[in-house]
Amino acid sequence: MALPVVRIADIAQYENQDVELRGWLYSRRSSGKLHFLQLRDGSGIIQAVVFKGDVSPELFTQADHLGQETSLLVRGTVRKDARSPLGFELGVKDLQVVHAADGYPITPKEHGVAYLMENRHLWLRSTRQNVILRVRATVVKAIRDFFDNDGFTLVDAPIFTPAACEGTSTLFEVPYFDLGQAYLTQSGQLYMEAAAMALGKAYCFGPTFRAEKSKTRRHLTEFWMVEPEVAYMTLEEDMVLAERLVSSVVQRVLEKHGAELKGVLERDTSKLEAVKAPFPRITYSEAIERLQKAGHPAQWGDDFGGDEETVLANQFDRPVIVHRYPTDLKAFYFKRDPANPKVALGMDVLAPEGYGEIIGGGQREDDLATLEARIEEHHLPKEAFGWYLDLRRYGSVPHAGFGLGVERTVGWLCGLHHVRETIPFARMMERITP
RNA sequence: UCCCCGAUAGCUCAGCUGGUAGAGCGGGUGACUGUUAAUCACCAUGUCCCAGGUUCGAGUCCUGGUCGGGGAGCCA
Repeated sequence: MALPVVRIADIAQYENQDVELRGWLYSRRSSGKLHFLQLRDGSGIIQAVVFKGDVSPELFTQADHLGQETSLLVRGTVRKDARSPLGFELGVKDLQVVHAADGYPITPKEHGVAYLMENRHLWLRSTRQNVILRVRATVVKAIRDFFDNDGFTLVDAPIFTPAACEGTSTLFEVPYFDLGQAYLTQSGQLYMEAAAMALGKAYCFGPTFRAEKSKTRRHLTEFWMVEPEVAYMTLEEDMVLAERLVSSVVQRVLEKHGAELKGVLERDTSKLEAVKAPFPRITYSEAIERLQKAGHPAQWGDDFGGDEETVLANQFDRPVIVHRYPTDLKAFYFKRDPANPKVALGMDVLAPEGYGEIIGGGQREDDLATLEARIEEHHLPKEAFGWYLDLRRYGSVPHAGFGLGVERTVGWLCGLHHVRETIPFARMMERITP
């Protein structure tokens, strides 16, 4: 008799029918003539009840000796049950072990973060990590849908690059045949500027690498970034694009995962529901004033650290856009404000609740002579930027864009303490395994 | 690179002013027809991170190291 093979997520359609479930044993309890098996298949968890009277004595004994994460096929009848968090359970008729697991390292009790990170390949099986992985997938899909539906073309930027894009952060070096030293990309932006001149609206979405020795909850050495770039776009329009993207992603995640965020991750989703465009905009100078009023010894010209970002972000109920930073704090390619050359046409989006900068971007310098001078001021190798300067030689136009960090966004939406849980296999200063 | 904290059973941790190691979980055995981190009884388990030092005696105190965690700078 061939039973329908069903995923737990679809179990409601099979009430009172016999089905086969294929999964792993999440946990097990026992009570005399009953064994309660929590079966997990990646789509959900269901309680499979083995009653002594329903199965052979051998099977009943076997069911009481299954190790955690044993893979198994379970056949039985789907029953509605008010006691089940799922609403249904399975009355087991037959059970077949695919592989008997013994001594699974992650028990249902608490574990330390270091231990869990070392067992990341197994930790992914837990309910919390399952939800986080799914939220991440939804965030990525929502970002792609947003740009694809808005006239953007996906353009992949290279991962190997010949030189530093921004000349600021430390890069990973890679030997590259006879051409000497190559580097892992820290941003696809310069390439997106070329793409924007070709396609009008372009975005790239890929991994990014920073060799900074950063040990904080907001840093990874390998992370994912989406970087749109648009021709004929100004800073003001850039901010509109950023707030539209962020609110669209947040709304999508709430629609799809609102219940899991609340139930499994204990996230206060009311704070996410407030995240709708427009976002408040303040200038860097206003931000400094706000910090000073809040008792922070911030001076005009200082960059913001994590503390400053948190103080500012806490003054608003949704992400806040800080724009027009001092030119000295920004990379060479930012255009200066014609109204005040001391500030650059750059903007950052700070997430609420202390999650910090999730977006950084702005309007690019489009004048050849100015850009050449900036490259010189920053002591950057001019040869490496030959092709980039061509973009200002042949039909240069005002243009702008930004980069959004996927891990920080997921961390914020899920309410996590550390971005390492937002990426399947985190790469950090002191961790490259598993 | 800098600052703070930590390392004891498979895991999470306790271990007082220095006297020779212990609880929960997990594992094993048994009891129970409704458990939701089930409960109850019993059983087994240690390079107390490493190397020196002080001491009659070090898991405990001192010095150095290793590894890890948190934070800063930098950034998304």
